[in-house]
Amino acid sequence: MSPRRSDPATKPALVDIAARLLAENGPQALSTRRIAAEADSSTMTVYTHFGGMSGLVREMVREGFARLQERLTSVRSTDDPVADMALLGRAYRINALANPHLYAVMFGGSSLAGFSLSEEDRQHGRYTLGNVAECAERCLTSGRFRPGDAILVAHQMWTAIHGLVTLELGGYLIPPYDADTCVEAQLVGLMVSAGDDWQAASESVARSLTRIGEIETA
Amino acid sequence: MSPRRSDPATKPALVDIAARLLAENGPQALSTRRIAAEADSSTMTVYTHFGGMSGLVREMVREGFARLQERLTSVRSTDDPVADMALLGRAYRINALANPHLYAVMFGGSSLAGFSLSEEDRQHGRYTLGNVAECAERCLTSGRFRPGDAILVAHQMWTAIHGLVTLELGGYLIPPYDADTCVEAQLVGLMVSAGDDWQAASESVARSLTRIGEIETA
DNA sequence: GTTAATAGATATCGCTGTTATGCAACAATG
DNA sequence: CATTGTTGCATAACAGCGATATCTATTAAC
Repeated sequence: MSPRRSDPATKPALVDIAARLLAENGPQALSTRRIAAEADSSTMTVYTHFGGMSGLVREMVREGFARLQERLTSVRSTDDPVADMALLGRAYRINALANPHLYAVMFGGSSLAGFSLSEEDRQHGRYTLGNVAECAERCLTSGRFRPGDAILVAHQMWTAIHGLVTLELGGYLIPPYDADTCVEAQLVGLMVSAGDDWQAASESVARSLTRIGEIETA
Repeated sequence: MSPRRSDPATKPALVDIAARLLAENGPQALSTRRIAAEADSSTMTVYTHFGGMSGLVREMVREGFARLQERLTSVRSTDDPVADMALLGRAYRINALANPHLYAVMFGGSSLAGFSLSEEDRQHGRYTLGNVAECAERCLTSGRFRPGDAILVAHQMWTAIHGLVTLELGGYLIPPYDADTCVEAQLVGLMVSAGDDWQAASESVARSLTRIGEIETA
């Protein structure tokens, strides 16, 4: 009447193995046979637990967004919401640089391989913007930002930082400008475009740099 | 003493076939056997002409950047450099939407598959920014933009629009904001962050929308 | 203890990129 | 024009991939 139950610890263990293979040996190493070899089992484990390779990839995308969310929530709210926002941008970038392959799968993997993200997965991705939108709301109510829609502001922050990080990971940044310089300029520019004063934005961005320890350890 | 020469027209023909397969049937259709079947030849053609699948992909990346460059150069210079800049942004996005799979290979294909772009390929990508930097220079000399470095300004334009397009193609844009609304907001924000007046930027961005015909046919 | 249902192993299929082999076609040379 | 060296391309094969069918054995419920 009742079936055999599998070890509930094997599923996250498989995700861990897959994440490690992806981080250490690149996307080529993400094969059912290699994962099975690392887990001392057969290729069937991937199918019984995730229904296939794409299911495992989707689980890894969830894991990637969880790491991003964790990094973003490590930014504490202070009385300088613009500095908080700048630190959120830095946290986003640091998370991407810490998990480059995972980041590539999260945002660029849907079209190249056969992996199609479901609408629920995308919704998970959009939840990530919650932290940013909340901070944007504080920036708006504090009067630092021009009156407007918090979600739209958060969106602009996301797209700009995401684009910068994507090009940085792809090696498309133009010498002699290093990534750090571009990040500073991008952050200040974003705050100004949202309505903040130039000098105040520069100071807040500089202040966020002093709080880099909040997000580096997380 | 002298070898047999192949038809010089077969190489671009293969690139065309590959680009068509990619656009119509997605990345999965990019296989040596499928290409060979379309070209009425064997899988060896890919190796004799490109040295392998990655070589063909690199050639397609070059093709993708060529199309982007062609679209960007179709933007004519007027006495409103900010409107020209906004139209460059629209051209960038329209090119990406017209060639979504190719765009994905150009910027997201290096990490997921085994295709590694050489430094020369990346340099080709950076040349794309030449049009934008030129336009940024005109925005700076006209006094619309705050004094600064044209390349850095062009960089911020690129990263922001690239990020927006990437998220749009990935389906990560947040309802109820459609992509067009985000584009308008992003463009105006970019001009303001570069130093332009808010109202003047809004007018120039709106003016660029009336010139959309310059880039849609190209 | 019996039984039903599932986890996992094995083998296989169809597909992929890649390579070794062989042949045919061309360009240069005499 | 004949020879010859070089190369393009076809055929077949190999290693690897994801996916599946089949089978065994384990486990939870009765």
